[in-house]
Amino acid sequence: MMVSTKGRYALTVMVELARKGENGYVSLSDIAESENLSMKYLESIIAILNKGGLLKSLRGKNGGYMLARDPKDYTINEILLLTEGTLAPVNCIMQEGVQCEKAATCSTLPLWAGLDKVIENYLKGITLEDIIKGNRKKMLGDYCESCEPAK
Amino acid sequence: MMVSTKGRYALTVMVELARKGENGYVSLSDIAESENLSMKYLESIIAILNKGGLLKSLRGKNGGYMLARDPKDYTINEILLLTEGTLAPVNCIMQEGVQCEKAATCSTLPLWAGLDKVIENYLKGITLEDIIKGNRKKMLGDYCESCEPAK
DNA sequence: ACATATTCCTACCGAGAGAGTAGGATTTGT
DNA sequence: ACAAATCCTACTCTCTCGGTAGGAATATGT
Repeated sequence: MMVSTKGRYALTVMVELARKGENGYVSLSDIAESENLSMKYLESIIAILNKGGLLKSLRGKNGGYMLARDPKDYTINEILLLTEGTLAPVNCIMQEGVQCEKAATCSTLPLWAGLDKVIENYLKGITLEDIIKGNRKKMLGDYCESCEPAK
Repeated sequence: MMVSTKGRYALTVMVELARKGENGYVSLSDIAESENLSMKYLESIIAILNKGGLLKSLRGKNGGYMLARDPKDYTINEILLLTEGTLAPVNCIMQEGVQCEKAATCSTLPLWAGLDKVIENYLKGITLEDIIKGNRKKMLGDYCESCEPAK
């Protein structure tokens, strides 16, 4: 498994906020309640999103969080990368290039690099808007049984 | 990170054995030495490959391991799946379908399912032979700088 | 002014997985 | 008989994941 609860919850939060739209700030307790997640744990995750500039926040009464931009301007890659730190499928591939002394002679490295690219490419191609609009075709591609068959 | 050392070493072993070809059995100590890995740890990994039927083994003097089939008949997916148990990028997607009580209403599930498929598809498309032949084009696709540009 | 609702910040903790180690039993070729 | 190999079981250490706890700072309604 590559994506932990941190990244999954983060995405869930972003989706939730995207759904609430521009109707003011949404409080942490609201989000935790509607998603049925621990408020304290969610707090630490939202902190990452907030510090990363993905959210706007307001303290005090009637405060809360809201998206900093339009849902279509967030890629899933961006959200997960921020919360997870890396999405590399293996240790020998780090963000910002390869970090292994055997890299030059490693015959499996191209495989890992290719896998990494495939993942990154997929996640960069999907936005928050795709999720809230339920764009199954884009997410599931040819594997979507309820979509029109691509030809 | 989705693939641990177990899966990576397993793949390395398979590549090593594929290179040695049909020239008899290769001993564990030979493999460990040429890859500069702990023999004891490698032993536990090879045991998985062996029990999974990917290898043939011979005990006693001059014994060792060799591939059970032709390199082109192993997909990377098969090798990693056996050693890692699962390659799902998230917990809510298990092998053999979805396992989450919120699945019916989860708006992020199609994303994870799509990601899972993309990964599986990539790994099923590459064989052990591709690795030992250094088929960079297949592994890296459009990201391969040393390949002919695809058009 | 004050109570209240909220974000913000630091620290802590338990369980489980990852990454190996250790020691020996068993099998086979010479 | 001996050496070289696989096979098997159990153990250990460390780190990350997933979460908890307690309080400080800040804004708002009355």
